[in-house]
Amino acid sequence: MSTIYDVARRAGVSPKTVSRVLNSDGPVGEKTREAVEAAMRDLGYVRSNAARMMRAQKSGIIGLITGAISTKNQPSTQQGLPDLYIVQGIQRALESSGMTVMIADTAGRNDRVPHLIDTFLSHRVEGLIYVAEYHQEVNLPVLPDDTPLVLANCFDARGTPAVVPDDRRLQRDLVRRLISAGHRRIAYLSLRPDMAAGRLRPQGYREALEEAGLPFDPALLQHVDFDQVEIGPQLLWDTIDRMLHLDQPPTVLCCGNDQMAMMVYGILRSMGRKMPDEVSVAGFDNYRAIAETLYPPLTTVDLPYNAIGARAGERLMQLISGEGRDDHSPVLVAGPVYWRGSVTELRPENVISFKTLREEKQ
Amino acid sequence: MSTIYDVARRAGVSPKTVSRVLNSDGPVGEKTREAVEAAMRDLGYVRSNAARMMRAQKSGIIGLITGAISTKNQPSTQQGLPDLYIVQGIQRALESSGMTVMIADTAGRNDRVPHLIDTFLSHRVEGLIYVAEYHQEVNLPVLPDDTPLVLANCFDARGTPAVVPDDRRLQRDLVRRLISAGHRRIAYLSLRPDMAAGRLRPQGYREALEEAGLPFDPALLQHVDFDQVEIGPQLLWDTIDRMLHLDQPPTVLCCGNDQMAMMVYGILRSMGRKMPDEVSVAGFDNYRAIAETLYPPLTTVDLPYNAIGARAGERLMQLISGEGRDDHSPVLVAGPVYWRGSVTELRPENVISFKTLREEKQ
DNA sequence: TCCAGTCATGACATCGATGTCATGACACCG
DNA sequence: CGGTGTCATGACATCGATGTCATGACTGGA
Repeated sequence: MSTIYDVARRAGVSPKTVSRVLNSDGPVGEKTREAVEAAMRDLGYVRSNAARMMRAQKSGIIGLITGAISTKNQPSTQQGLPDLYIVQGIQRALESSGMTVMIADTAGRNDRVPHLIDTFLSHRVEGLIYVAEYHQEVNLPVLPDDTPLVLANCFDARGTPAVVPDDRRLQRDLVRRLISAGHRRIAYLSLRPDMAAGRLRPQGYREALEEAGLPFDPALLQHVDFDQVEIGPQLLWDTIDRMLHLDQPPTVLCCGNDQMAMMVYGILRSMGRKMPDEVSVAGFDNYRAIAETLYPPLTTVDLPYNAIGARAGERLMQLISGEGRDDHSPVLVAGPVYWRGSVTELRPENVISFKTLREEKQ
Repeated sequence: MSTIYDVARRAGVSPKTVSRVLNSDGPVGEKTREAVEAAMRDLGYVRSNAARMMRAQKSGIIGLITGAISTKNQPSTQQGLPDLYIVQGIQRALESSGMTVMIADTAGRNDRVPHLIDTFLSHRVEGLIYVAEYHQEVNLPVLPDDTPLVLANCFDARGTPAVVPDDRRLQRDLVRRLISAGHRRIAYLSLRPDMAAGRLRPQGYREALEEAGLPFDPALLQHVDFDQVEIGPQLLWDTIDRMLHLDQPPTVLCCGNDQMAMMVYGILRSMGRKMPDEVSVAGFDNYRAIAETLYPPLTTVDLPYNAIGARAGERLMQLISGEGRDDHSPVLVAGPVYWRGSVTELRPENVISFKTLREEKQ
């Protein structure tokens, strides 16, 4: 591959002049510029980043560590493809900055993370983003102080800048909407409580109930590890069966995520229950491949992974430019409720506005 | 960030000696080595790839161009996430080679490809892989001769080394299996014929019929653009309705892919048809999030995207090492049939082995 | 005891782009 | 017409790692 020296020789100028043309640095005569440009075209010259970066001490590279690419072959992903959307959001946010985003994949093995970080450091990345596949606490090796790091979809105990979904608020918004559609007996099938989503979302659910003055019934809140091979679906079937045989059965099943909701569709049908008239179903994530394809389409709430990525990208650019280096509060991101056919609006006489509910309560 | 000069000064040796320790180059005295290693630890030294690569004229980087990350927000992806699995396979194949895989995303805009290629060339990648989101013909800008390129999940007219799925064979294998389970009236709901999969898979379907001496009935082979917003599901419903009202209706619906199959599940149920007893359904892709979660689980054939990636990675390493530079034949990759509950095994008297079929035919 | 060979180490040049400083040719002003 | 400023250009040093060659200290065999 040719260098500026080759170009310079061909154009009959000095290497420095070629450099000037490349970077629109100093002044260059019209004819000289043309000669240089012609020489570059002829030789198919492409500037070497290595040399450039060595001089400039800037790589223009952002490192991205994720399991997005490798973990998707496990059939049992509780989540959809969040990390992927996050990566997408990051790319979008960084696109305009002229940075090159370099993605490294953990290949599902977290023990490879330190190695990946080293590789990135050897490329002298200007910043790093770590993307987790679901909302969780992590513990990364400590980086040299001058390389900024942002956590996306996760957080740590050291107060590293983080961007995470606002699970509590999202679930609260969805349940609020269910209540205002007239539902009173709302069941919640939660994800495992060892996941952040399995703790925060039920909190949001209870907040919405409380806010509306509805009683919290422990029989309607169950953690279901639906995701386990073999027994998962069985557990789910069993839990739903019990709930539907309560004296006051729920009118809607709120699921920990859309994938669980998809499974619930099958179960309700095999039970001979009509959807949504007999029982309504709501999801969480707005995983469109599921939510829009199911029949009836799934009411759910949008977990804006894209936005999480975008915010993480923006935060990183801030840090790189030196802003907000001592702001340790996490960024919470929420999204809208998507109201689709899987939840009935109950008959008008049952539909109570929040105001009415609060009045009744008094 | 510290350099070998810093390390050298701290250890009281010359930079060259530090380099020797780093690369286990020449001989280094025991005590010296320890001193150098201690200095590196103390300073948190990380080797600069830029400088290294400049000297070595080798980047150790493989460039990967894909739309995997950006295109997934379109709800209407005919495919699952093929490109993602491919990327994963590539990573796995290249992991052991010590190469760093750098992924760049087209962000859904193919016009950005030339720019991405330039960025990669400026990083002096040692090879490039282009991953398409579905099996198709592409036309990339010409690269300098000394940078090898492999196409994954696509091919071009120039005979660039390519790795693609063997759609014909895969579909043939699946239909063969259906036939040997006793099915005789097999409908095929194909993808759009402007996609490679929409041409090659029906070919495989017909080959299997022919092989078994079964007549080809044009009424049973329909292209359905199921993926269109609004009218897509309607088209699919209509096509299925017509097929099921034929004098000799099909006993099984072969779908262009798993996503279409998922939609067919909903349609059959809304028609009140029992699955799989009244009508069986088969997919294509073995997109596990769908195939294993649906009830009943979906019979399908595994399109081994992972393997496509792995083969592409291997092929590239070959090219880099100079092997097979003038082998222009594409690599075809196939996978196994996954037999699950969505297809009935017909009563024994209907089950005919291929051998028997061939005998009858004579 | 002397020479060849090995070991441990360092001086210096090099990779390609670019920052710094220098130089010569003009142009414009007083 | 001399001085000052701008323009166009080039010489040279620099970034960090490493290949090449040189040097001095030993060791072992003749």
